Amino acid sequence: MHEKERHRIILSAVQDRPVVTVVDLCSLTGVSEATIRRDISTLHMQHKLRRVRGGAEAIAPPQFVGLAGRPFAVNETLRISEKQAIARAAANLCKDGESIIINGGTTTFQMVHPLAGRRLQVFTNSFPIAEHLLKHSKNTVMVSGGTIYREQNIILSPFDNDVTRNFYARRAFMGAKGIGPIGLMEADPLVIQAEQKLISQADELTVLVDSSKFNQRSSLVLCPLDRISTVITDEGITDKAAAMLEAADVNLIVARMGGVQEVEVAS
Amino acid sequence: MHEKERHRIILSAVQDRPVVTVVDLCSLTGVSEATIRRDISTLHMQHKLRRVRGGAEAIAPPQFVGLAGRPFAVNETLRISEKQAIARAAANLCKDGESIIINGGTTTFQMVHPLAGRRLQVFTNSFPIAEHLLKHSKNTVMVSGGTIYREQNIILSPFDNDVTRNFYARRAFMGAKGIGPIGLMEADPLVIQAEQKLISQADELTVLVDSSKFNQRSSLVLCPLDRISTVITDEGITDKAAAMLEAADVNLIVARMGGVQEVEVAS
DNA sequence: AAAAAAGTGATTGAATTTGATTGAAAATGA
DNA sequence: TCATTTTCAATCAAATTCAATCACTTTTTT
Repeated sequence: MHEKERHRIILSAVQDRPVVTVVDLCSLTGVSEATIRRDISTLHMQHKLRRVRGGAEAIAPPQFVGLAGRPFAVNETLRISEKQAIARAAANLCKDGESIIINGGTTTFQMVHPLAGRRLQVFTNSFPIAEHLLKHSKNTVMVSGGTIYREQNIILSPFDNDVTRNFYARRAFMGAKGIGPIGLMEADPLVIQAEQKLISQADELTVLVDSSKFNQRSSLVLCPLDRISTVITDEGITDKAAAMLEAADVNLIVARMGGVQEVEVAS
Repeated sequence: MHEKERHRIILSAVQDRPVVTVVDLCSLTGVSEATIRRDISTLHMQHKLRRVRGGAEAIAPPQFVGLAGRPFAVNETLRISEKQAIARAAANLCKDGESIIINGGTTTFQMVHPLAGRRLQVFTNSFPIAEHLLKHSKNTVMVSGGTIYREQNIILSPFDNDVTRNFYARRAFMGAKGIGPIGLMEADPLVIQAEQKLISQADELTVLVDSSKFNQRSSLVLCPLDRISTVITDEGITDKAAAMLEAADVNLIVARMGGVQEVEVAS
């Protein structure tokens, strides 16, 4: 990984959280702590960020980060390492030049950092994802049209014949509230509606869920398990959950925190 | 392979990715590293790209570093007082609860400030406008779907049947490159395309142009004068220009800088 | 056709970057 | 306060990248 690429990723990471630790950046870039420290020093000299003990913070005051009072912020720091590892594994599935769909959500949002150095065609219904990729990457960014819902941070159109129907991708990446034998579950009707619009626009549906999601149940079922081609989760997944996925013929990728990923079970 | 051809390939590659390595370019062109280095040196001298260790990167054009998209950062400070006065006058035309359309542009962007305290339904194809209103106001924000063009800062869909066709508003606000007897003019084909999509979705078309625009000519005509219901400009407008508008039955609002506005001529 | 000029590829030693190690400094917690 | 842990800076060896040089080929000029 090259210096400029690292800098891009570091600046990208620094934007959406108050502070980023050196260790975080190590696992995000795959280089040593020494290099990250040198990078932070350099960027600090260039006034691109502020250096703090343990890592770095954005130079801009935090009230400008993200959407006004996003409920994102609470969720965002929860199980952050797992989400980052999962997102990194997801990004590794993409080849440069490919078209992908990314649905809004806190786990999928973490994909913006590994994608910062890539060049893909990204279609999303998440305003924050679009915003971040626009500012910190050279990916082609496409958004769905419609009303921007502040709470859910997604763009949703009441009409069926919008741009979404004309965009087709190799893979769609989605988060979820929960996953179980019945299928993929969400809590918010708006989110369900947004996801169902996207779900049929891709060859393969890849689901990003940290291992706690296997215990979550919710009232709204998005799709059955067999619609999913791949699930990416963290090391906390139970054998029972893994068996459930295997039974449904779903590929399972277990993302190791802070390291490279390995495919554990393949159908 | 000839020098010019290599240079073309290198410049093209540099636009795509954040950085291209010398090795990348070698395999891309099939020549030796020495040659690539010489090429990069040459192009660096010509300010066609920036040389970095290990390869090259695109010359940082007004790259989108700050918030709220600033590829038009240059334009933004030009005649700023006039634009703000005009934008304020435009915002005063709206009543709370109304639906309006705002097209992308540096003049129309200034409307975000007077709109910050309002409660409207705003439809826009400008990413920065949507972003700003989302973060700093409580207006309902709707965006068109499609690809986000970084340079023009607009969202544009190649398809006709998108959300735009389903949104109808009382007023549409647009900027322009120039205005004359032939009509409203723009320089960028992409912008023309975006504006023409919006122009028919509103009862009244309100045009925001500072007085210098009456001298500007451009190759692309967006619409004839009689499609315009209102023009808002600053005190610098000439009698001749005002007469032209009156002849075309266009309302004229002259915005006083730093003060309240007054309607000078009404058809 | 001969000579000159320019472009290319390979080699080599210098310069830069990176990762690991080590001891100092700072934070943490009892 | 003191001990433990975490973070940092300095240093060095290894790897990578660079610039200079030279030999060879192609193109242009005379």
